[in-house]
Amino acid sequence: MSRELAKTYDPKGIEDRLYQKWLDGKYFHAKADPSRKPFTIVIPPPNITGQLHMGHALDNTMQDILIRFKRMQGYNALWQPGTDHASIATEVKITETLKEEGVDKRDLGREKFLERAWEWKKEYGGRIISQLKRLGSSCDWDRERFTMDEGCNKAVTRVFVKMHEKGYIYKGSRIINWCPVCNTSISDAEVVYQEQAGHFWHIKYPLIDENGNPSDTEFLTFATTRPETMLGDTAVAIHPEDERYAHLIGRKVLLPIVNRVIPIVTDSYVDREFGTGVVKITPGHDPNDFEVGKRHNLPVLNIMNDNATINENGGRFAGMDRYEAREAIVEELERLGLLVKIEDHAHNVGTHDRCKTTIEPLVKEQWFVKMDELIKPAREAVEKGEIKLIPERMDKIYFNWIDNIRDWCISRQLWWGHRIPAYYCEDCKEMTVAEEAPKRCPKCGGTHLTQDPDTLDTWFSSALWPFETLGWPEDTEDLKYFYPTDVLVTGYDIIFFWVIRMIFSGYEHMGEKPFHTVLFHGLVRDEQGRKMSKSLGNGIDPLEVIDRYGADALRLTLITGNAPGNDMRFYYERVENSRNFANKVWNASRFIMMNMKEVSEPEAASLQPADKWILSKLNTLVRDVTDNMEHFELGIAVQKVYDFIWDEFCDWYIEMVKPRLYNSDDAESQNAALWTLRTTLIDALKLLHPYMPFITEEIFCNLQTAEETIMVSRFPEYRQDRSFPGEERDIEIIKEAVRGIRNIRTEMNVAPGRKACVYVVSGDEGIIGSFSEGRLFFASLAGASDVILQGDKEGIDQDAVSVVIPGATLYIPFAELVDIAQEVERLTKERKRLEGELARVNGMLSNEKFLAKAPEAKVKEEREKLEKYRQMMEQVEARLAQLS
RNA sequence: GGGGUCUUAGCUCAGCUGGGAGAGCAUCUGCCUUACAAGCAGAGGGUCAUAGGUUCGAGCCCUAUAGGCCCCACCA
Repeated sequence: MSRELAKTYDPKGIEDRLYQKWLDGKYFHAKADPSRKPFTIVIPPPNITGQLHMGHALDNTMQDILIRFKRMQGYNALWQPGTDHASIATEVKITETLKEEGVDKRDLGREKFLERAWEWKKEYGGRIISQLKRLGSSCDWDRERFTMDEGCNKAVTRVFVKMHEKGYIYKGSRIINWCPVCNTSISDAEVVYQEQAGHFWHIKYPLIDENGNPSDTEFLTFATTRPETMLGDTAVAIHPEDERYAHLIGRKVLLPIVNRVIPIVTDSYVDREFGTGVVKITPGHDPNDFEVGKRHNLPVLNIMNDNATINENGGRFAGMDRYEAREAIVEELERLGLLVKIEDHAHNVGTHDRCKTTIEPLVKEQWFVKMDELIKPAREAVEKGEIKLIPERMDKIYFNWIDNIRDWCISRQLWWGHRIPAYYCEDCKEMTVAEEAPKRCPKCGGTHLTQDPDTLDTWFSSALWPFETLGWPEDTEDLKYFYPTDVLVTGYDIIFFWVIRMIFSGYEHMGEKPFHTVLFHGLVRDEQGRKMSKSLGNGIDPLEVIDRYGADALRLTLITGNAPGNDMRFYYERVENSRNFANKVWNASRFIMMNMKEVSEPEAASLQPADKWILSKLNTLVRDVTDNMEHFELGIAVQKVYDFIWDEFCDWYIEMVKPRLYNSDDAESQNAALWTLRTTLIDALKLLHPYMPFITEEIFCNLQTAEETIMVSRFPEYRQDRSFPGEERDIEIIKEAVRGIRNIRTEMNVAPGRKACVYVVSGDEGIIGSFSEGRLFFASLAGASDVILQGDKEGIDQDAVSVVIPGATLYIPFAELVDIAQEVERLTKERKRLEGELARVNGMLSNEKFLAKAPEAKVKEEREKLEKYRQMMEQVEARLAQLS
């Protein structure tokens, strides 16, 4: 039954074949089953406009690891997939496509536009899904959802109506962030501030004298970064306690150019220290000024059109772009002698995160979600630990945002999205908010009703994702069984957009948290630590990495050496290392399959110390890895599996076993070795499977026939009968002996082919015993022609080199190669090292406070170390005495 | 202005609730040893940013300082 496999692992072909097998086997599918425990993850729905990037790759690898792990542990694991309509992103994209065809969105009209959008969704919406599949994602594709499918639409409408009834959603005229390019309002969270080089224009307005005329001598000077907004000034403000301007309280100034008389108001918002301590107030175009205006009942004057050109309120500047108007107004002020000076000034400008256009604050009627009450349970949940954020430091960021939260502007002047279920009567202007479009106006009975043209912020629907995907608002079996979900995996960059909104939505509509743990990851950066971005062109396409190195290698690279919430750098050397590891696993399996025969589980007595050692190591590994994974320490867990497979299993155990397979005809011993090889490999593959699903499946199926897939095989568990601390210790001593001998051989430039007899001298029968059982592999690993075990150094050449290990001294007679002086030097160095260790351990053990406070196990451990070092010291000293 | 975070080997990073530091890559030296040269064996390399403190004991906890990065706020 030995089989031949390719010498290097080539993922091509294998991955697609296995993925199809998993799909055919329905292994990803989860059904509500109250007799089993569920484990649920909802995918952060990728945008239908999106293409798989490294962020997705990381995010989905993490989810897949958790889902596969839990599935193998026996949970009824559901990974709920779907996509997001991404209202603004999609709308912008389609608008651009139309533009390329020479079609203006507005000429096309809403209906036709939406048709186009749905066509587009049909064509490209599945693209990212197929890309996720290439990564190996084990989502339950039978349940794929879309934020604008029928169920989600229903959920959104239901939520909107319900929250409106409760007064949590209201329509109001407030200052909002307006994107003049996308032609829509956006929420505060969508505004990003960018530092830009600008100017400070120092301007003066003439005061109005007692006769009601503008003064030629008295002026009020202030600075502004946006002189064009003066067209909308309705006051000038000073601080109420500012003595410099106390005499001006109650007076007025002339707004030049527009020649409007506006009041001087006092407001503590003004910072006396800043500039001249005078601020022009433009309630229509600045959020702070808007607040000041409200406090002083100032008129709000809108001077701009939606495309950020000056409107008819700007007089002769009407029609100019805001920046043109700025120049024109500055010129005009200068002509009037009212421009005092211009300074350079770097300041932060709010821009739209999608298109980077400078936001224009505008007063408009919009829909808002009132946040103060709604957010309370979300704060409490994290405070009380009902929801755990990983890493913990995210708590502070979370609280900080919640404590400064403002009402959420949810209406968008877009077409692609959930249309607001508000209907207006054309006859009596009555507004009706309802799930179904009313036939007639409930107030006047009129039948001319029009629906609100606005759509909702994309995040309004994604906030409902954890329960709308499970069937809400219907009371489905799935909802009862899978909700609340377990873990949400996402990047820290959308904590405000999405995570918080899902949490308060869960509490509000389900009366229950949406998940108990949020596992955050960071950004995947390029090798120089820069963000991967289209404009820099430094993005690495995960699909290309998969093509070149395989999905397993990509996944391993993304998980290794990274802690939750931390950014990581991505570079090809790391992928190569992962690929090399895959190849290592492949070749270990190849070795085993080449030597495999029929094996049966051996009697415990047939297991040799090396077998017990690796089984015991594996057993500990199983415990540790499971523990790490349960604590979401994925990088640590996989590192341990990696080290075990490469170092312990391949570099030591396989090498230990080779002489038994090649040079021995002890059938029982061979059976034990083969069984141990296979058992260990299979369990190691299972531990590795969540991380590297393809290669582990491929090997698993080649190694055994009892189970048809590793995917739903049982994840290994710690078992007491596989714990062999004695054998572990003994083999570690032999390893140390091997290393010591190899070291000396290199140091003395002994040709690799040259064998030498090794004497193991020990008074400890246990040690002699384990060397005796391991002499076969010990000989081959240490390049020994013969291994002689004896209780004392009788009959050993005085000039032999020696290696001191705990409990034994090894002698290798290299007569002509030995340089006594060098040997003495080496031993002296070793003595010095041991002296250091002894001093440290002695220091601790003679410290009363240590003895009093340290845990007992620690004290015991140190005592054992002391004994070990003492013994080795004795041996070193004896050898030194002998040589001098 | 508020908050977070980082500073560990030449480079990129791990290091779980404090018990004398690890990996990958790179470097140097040997090996084509019949699973693997995408490999094997060996080696060098760190006063864990600096200064204090807590502790029997600090890379890990506390304080301050220096430098880097990020988020929030948005002083006109």
